[in-house]
Amino acid sequence: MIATVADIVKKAIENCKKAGDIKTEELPDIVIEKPKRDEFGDFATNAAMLLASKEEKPPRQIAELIAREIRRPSSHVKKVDVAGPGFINIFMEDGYWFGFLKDVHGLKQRYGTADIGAGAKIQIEFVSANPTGPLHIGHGRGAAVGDSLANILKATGFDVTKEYYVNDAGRQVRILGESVRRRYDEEFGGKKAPFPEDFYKGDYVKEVARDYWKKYSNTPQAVSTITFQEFACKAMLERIKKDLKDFGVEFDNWFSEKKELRDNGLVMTAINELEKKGFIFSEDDAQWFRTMQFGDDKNRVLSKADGELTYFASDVAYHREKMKRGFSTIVNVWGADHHGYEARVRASLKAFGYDDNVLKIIFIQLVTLLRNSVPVPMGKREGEFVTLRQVIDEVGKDACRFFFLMRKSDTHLEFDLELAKKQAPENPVFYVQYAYARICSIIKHAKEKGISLPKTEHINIKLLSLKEELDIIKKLALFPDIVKGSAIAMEPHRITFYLQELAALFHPYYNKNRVVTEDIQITNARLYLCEAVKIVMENGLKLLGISTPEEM
RNA sequence: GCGCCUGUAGCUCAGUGGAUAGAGCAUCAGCCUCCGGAGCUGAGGGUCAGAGGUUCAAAUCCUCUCAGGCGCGCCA
Repeated sequence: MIATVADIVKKAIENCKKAGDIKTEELPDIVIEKPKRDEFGDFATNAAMLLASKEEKPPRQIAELIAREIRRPSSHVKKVDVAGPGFINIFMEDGYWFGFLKDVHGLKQRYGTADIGAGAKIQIEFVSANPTGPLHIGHGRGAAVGDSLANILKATGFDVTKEYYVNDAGRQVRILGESVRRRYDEEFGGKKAPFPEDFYKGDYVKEVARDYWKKYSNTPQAVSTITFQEFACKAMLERIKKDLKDFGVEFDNWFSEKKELRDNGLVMTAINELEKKGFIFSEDDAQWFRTMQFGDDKNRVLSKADGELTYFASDVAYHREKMKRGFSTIVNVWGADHHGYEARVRASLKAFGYDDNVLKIIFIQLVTLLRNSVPVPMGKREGEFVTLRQVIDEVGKDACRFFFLMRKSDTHLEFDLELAKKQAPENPVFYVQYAYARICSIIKHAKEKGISLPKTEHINIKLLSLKEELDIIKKLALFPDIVKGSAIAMEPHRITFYLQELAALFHPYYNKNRVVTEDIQITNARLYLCEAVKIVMENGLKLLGISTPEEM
């Protein structure tokens, strides 16, 4: 939408040049925007003000010249004003907006999709929680953002791969295995083994120990065929997968650190390559990577004095591997507490000769859960942290996802559990879904009266002449730009805001005006509008991974 | 101490250099013979943390200060 208006403005400026009214060769980056106030038109541009200094003429004078050219072709343009310091305000004819309404009906599920990605391969890695415990609320936010972003990127023409990186090698999973073994010995072996401070103490450890017992207690010789570590890791991953599935998140690829990096020697391959390039040195019996050469503020250890590889060593190999798989963009969704890692990961990409601009990192800030306006204690101490599972069970998948997507990722989020459950308009999830359900109800009501959804050619679109109706149509017209902007900025929350605004236009319209009336022409036109709102809400909610209940 | 993020209405937050800074909630005042009142209408509420600077134009960009969060390991 904005793009077509930009064309109109650019063409007008070209015409001014031909007429000799404007001499500047290089066009500045003009901005077309939707003004906040109705009296400033449907669109406004600052073109004249940007040209003013080069042209050495007052901005308003230039604006008048351009405005005259915009008026000339009259392609859907109703009126052009020059206002304020030199803005050109453009008012569109109603017919222009009705075109979008027809688009919605014509394109249906595809309304709002685009092809800005042009099939480019993009990988988005998210959640990637260690399989040493259940997913907590922070992982949930990352899951919602990552999954929704994947939907948005797919809708805008990218070839998206969703990936979960499984840290199934290293110290943490070893400790998990040991933790499970001690609980097992304690409960079934009658042995009281010491349980160190840094072991995993959650109840899930005991549950996994019991699962192990159920499976292998009758075949003692089999106990040796699978280690506690392997079993525990697998069991935890199953739980994580189940939680994610119930949250509506499914991955294309589960990338195992152990199998796909360690066991086949890719970590060593990566280190050797860095060594050949001269980026490795030894000090204090450890092997270091000169990340400082690439903008990091410290050099980093890859191989420790005890011979064990660091987590970072795997990460270096992993990101090298991502690049080898041919993605034009790789997105990492990380907890904000990992921001200190950014510089070293970028350094590793650069060291291998890649442009680190292919890497986009999205940081997910903390979530504070509130119950009756009081924060729920969230320390990672045993039993205190709230799992994603608990929240899904309490407020439901839809409310949970919606709340996670209500804020920009890198700002703190307050999640009010009571509000999320409430079946009342102050709950934004409810408010949005209710608008959808309400439309379904209207359509059903119409059907019961023998009125089915009208076809485009049977609509007298001029009957949608109320200001509220035009406002809704303009909002619908905006949707494709919102989706595009959300994809480019990688900000799913823009969709959430948009849907709230759309619902906020629909509810009052409904309240004031009857859709199904004795006048069949008006009824048809309004049903047509309602159906369009329904389609856009469905498309938007689908991008967020939130369901569209026809009844509530 | 250094680095990153944040600071906008009572609260939670939007706001790709543009005009008189917005929304929801909360508060207050109203509205139910009617397609779902599970809703709607209206009002009040702001030194955009502060100070400089760049610009025709700054909540937005730059510098400094203050406040909060996070990170600064041969942990993950």
